[in-house]
Amino acid sequence: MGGEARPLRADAQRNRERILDAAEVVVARDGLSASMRAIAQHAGVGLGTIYRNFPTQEALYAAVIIDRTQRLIDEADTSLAADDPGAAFFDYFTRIVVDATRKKTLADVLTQAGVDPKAGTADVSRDMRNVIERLLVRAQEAGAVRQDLRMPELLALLAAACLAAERNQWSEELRARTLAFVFDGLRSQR
Amino acid sequence: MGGEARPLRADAQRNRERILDAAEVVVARDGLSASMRAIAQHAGVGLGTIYRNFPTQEALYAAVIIDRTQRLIDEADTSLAADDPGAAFFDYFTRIVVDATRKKTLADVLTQAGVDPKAGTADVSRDMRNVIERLLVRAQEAGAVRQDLRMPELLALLAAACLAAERNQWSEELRARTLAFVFDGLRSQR
Amino acid sequence: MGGEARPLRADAQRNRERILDAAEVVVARDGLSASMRAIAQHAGVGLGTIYRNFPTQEALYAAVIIDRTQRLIDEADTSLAADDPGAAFFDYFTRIVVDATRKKTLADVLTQAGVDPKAGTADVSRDMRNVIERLLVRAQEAGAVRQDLRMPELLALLAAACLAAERNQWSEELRARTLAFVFDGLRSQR
Amino acid sequence: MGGEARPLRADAQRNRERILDAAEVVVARDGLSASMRAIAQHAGVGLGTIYRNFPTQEALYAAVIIDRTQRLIDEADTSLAADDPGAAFFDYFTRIVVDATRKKTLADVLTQAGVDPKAGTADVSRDMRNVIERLLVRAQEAGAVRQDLRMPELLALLAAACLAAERNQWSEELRARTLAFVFDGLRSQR
DNA sequence: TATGAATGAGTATTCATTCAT
DNA sequence: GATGAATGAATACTCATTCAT
Repeated sequence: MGGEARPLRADAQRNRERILDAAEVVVARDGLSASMRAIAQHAGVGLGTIYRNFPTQEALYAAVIIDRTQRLIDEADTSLAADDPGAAFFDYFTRIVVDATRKKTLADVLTQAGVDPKAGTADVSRDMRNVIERLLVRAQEAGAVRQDLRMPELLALLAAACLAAERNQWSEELRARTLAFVFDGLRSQR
Repeated sequence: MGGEARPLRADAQRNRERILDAAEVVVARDGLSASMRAIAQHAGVGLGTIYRNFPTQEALYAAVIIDRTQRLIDEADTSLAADDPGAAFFDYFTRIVVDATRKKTLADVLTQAGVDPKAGTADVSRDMRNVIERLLVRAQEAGAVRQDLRMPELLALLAAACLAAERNQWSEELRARTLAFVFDGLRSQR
Repeated sequence: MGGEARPLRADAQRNRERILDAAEVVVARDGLSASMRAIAQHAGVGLGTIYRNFPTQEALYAAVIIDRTQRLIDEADTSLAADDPGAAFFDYFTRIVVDATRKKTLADVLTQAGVDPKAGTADVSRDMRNVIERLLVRAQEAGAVRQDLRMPELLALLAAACLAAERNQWSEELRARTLAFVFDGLRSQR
Repeated sequence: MGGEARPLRADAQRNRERILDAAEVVVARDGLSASMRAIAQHAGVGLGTIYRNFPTQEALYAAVIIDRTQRLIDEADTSLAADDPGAAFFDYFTRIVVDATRKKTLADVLTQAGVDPKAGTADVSRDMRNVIERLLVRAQEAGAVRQDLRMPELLALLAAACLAAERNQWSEELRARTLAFVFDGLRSQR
């Protein structure tokens, strides 16, 4: 309704992103006790502006997860185009865990990918699941990953690694060493 | 409350346990937002009774963790006495994950075993860590587990499995299939 | 709330004062056990509004004291400009006690003027003390007040009168008669 | 009812006094936030024992005041027997203030002597008032105190001094210097 | 459209008082 | 008679959400 004023649109878009970014940062810092006010302040917007964009705190958090998951899905194209399907698979697994270590709150999506699709995260969950499945199938076809590995277990392992990484702030070294053992368990055994 | 003919002297002791049990149940159900009032109601005691036993919500949660961890530590004796060190090791790993699936909130202890010893959970964390280490060493000496597996990674894997299992309510089958892959990664490769 | 045709922008400012007034009234009525909720109700605002203006109950009380003390300090200018330094001195002493009789909670400032400067009341305490000291010096120079009266005793007498007046709700007559004796003790004896 | 077992009687009496003493100490230390539990612990008795002796916290506090007031009344006999009625009067005034400085909570009685006789303190309030009045009359008859000083003002001054002394913990020197001015105002002016 | 003041339900915790042992 | 465990009403304070400006 009413002429689509470009500048305003741009402003709104900018605000939406600033809020999402702020939410990530503040939640990573304050954990579950992060307050909407703190997020608003960090984003440099008024409280009401958050509520204009996201009807509820839960909706905001869902949007954060969707946003980040979408970015990871987008990055998957690179991996899918790689020559070595095995490397692509393990690289992507690692990339997700790295992301979780840095930003927290992602693990839920993986969790939900396997189970409770709740609210608006259902779409990205499905997309993420599809991406992972394609990487898995290609890696298995290439003989780099065990044939008996199925999606449920793979998602469970991924979620487990993300949860632990984000909660315990795995160091780069601990992550490498720990994932190495996991990957050894997934590789085709001769 | 309760139909016992005569309230025992040991009512206090009973209350303490009822509160611990209620706290486990309510926290499992409501997550970290569980309220002291909800716990009191579930335990069938007054709010004040909780505070008589545990000075603080944090203290109550610590007691829950300590209590359950201690029980797991006690159970380890059986595993340590087993003939097959490899089976003992993997059995105990599984047992911990099963416990987490059912009761939640244990993963924190494993986390702390590797990191932040915070408050009164330090003792059981250390004990748990020691028990696990002994099982690991024996399994390695028996050639059942890879020599290059060290405690940090092992604890990371254990915490990861517990976190995912408790959050996603792993079914018995999913747990078995998922842990099978992890264990394959830990076994001595020929 | 309130029948004003149009809520002003300055509603916030108005609220702040309504809260301060309500706090005075409720504390005068309920004593130190006055609850924040009671103050909010009396002020006709929500509980949160109090906390928006004053981070803490202690901060609110401090503000009440500062507010009233500042008003008394401002009034002192009149006394300082008076022709008769002796009358000015005794008038101001009386004025402070009258204020205490009506509103309570002032005596603390006088107390603090002599001792514990605590928190944000330090500034007005100092100002009040300075004002009183100037009135005293002028009255002594005019020969209306004993030379051997020093600030510590003067503040002690003032605080004593305020405490008793506010606690016992001195009637106008009792106040006049009681202060007359005190003043006789302070006057230059021939 | 039932034979008056002497030992128990003695025990009970002892407990009553221990509780009164503890209440004084704890209230002097913790102020109005003193808890019944703290008093019980300080007295070395169970909580229930306090309630056996004093039906309510208010009753306990009343008893403390009555107890101390009675002791002051008893001490007045000495002053009444003194040769110099003027000295007796001023000494007793001072003595009461000293007691307030040390033990706190007495001023209320003086307050109540002039006003609200509330509960069980009425009797000692009256007695105290009588004692003071007799000292006053004698001092006035001896020409040591102004004829126009009446009981209301005297009690007001006494209460004021006690309140300020107990709240501000007047030092011995400050008390002496401050009361000196008050007394000069009460003495017969030539 | 953006702001942030206002709201009040909800939280942890304290403490006077009761009553079973 | 003495004890202290149990109770729950009451308190200060937080925070998601609404809405007047």
